[in-house]
Amino acid sequence: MNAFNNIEKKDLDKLFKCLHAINLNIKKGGTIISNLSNTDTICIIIDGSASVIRIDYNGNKSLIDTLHKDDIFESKMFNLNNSELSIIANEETNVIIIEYGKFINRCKKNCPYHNQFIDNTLSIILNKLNDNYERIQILTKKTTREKLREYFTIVSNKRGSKRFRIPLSYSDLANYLSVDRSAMMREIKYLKEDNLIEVENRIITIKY
Amino acid sequence: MNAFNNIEKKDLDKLFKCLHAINLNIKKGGTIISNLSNTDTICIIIDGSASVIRIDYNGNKSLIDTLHKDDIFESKMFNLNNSELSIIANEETNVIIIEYGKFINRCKKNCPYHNQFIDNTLSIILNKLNDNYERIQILTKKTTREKLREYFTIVSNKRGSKRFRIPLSYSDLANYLSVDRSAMMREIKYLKEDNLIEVENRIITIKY
DNA sequence: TATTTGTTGTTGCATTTGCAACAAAATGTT
DNA sequence: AACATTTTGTTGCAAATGCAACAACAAATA
Repeated sequence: MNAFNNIEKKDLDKLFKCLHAINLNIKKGGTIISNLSNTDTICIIIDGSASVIRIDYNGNKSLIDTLHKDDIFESKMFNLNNSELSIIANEETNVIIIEYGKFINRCKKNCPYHNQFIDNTLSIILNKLNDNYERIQILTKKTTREKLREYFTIVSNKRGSKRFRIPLSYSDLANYLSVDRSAMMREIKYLKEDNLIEVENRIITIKY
Repeated sequence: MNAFNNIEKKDLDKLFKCLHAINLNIKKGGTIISNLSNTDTICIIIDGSASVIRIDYNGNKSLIDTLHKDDIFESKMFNLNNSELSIIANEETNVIIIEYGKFINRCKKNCPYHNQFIDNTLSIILNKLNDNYERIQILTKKTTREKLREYFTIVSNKRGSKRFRIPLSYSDLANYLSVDRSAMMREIKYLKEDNLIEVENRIITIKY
């Protein structure tokens, strides 16, 4: 799913004009958006990827989210009072920037493609919500073992197979689960020893 | 914010007809929605509150979310493959149920209040996303102490005061932070001893 | 190809945490 | 007012976890 699904190419140009959409090409390490306090904007990732980083009052940076192709960012999503937000490109990234007011106020012509665009956006955001609930579901598990098993069953269910490749490096997985990497590796070893999973590189097989 | 903001009363009736909206009154403990696998519906809480409960393949129940007045629930938010979902009223609760298809497909008249309704819904959902990111921000902290401090600063910033009343019982707070309640109480004691906070019942004062 | 950078695998140890269990307060219900 | 239920406060102890530190490997880059 992508924000411009079911919109014909000829309508896309009209839509972009109507929205006053801005195309940006940002090189690796470049800032896509910073200091969001006053601007209410939508940012659609056309290709590439970016990190949403929070800088708190002490200057501590923390990674809030990672945006990929077709992802949508909207200021209200990260209304982190009292702290700054930056979006930094992880690689060469193309984005479209739209002012929220332009996005939400349809023009007088009431173009059907504008409605379609909003519906697509809503759908993508609902998906994002689902991703968040999934992560919360995992993070609220108390032990590393439970977190791993919850994560593995979610991936397994999505792929429809007890054998699957995890889409993250083990370092990134530890971050996602918010556990110490070495403790996680230890726990994966125990899961193998208890014959609950099989592991070949990043391919996991659930044995229950 | 509520899904029917900025819609005049006379238009509301038309909107409800157009949406084929269904009003339901559910008594405490009653089921609002169950077994969501096949229906794609929106549920708006008019008043009361409800629990979103997940039942996994083993029959284990877990609380996914709590819905309050003006909250919106949409099936896609909780697309928990392979597990069932139930929404149970925590008290006498009034809800409006709308089919997603009716919600998203505006009628030919292209009524402005229908657009307004969709915009409101989007705004509420963006808020919900923000709540989730906040919780993830807390849950990814490693220690109970860090979780508490993160939670306290978020509440403090929202209220604009270093002195505030937490809106949850300590039992519920432990659940929200996903830590053992007794361990949390112990940590709160240590925070007091270290002179980082003051506690009177549920009123917290941050001292830094 | 050489060199740097990032990922994986492993272990000992101190700390944090969950769990169990109990008593006292507070709150809700008949 | 009497009772049941929920919330709060506390502690000992075992288990889980983070941290530090290091080696082997793979991957990216010059």
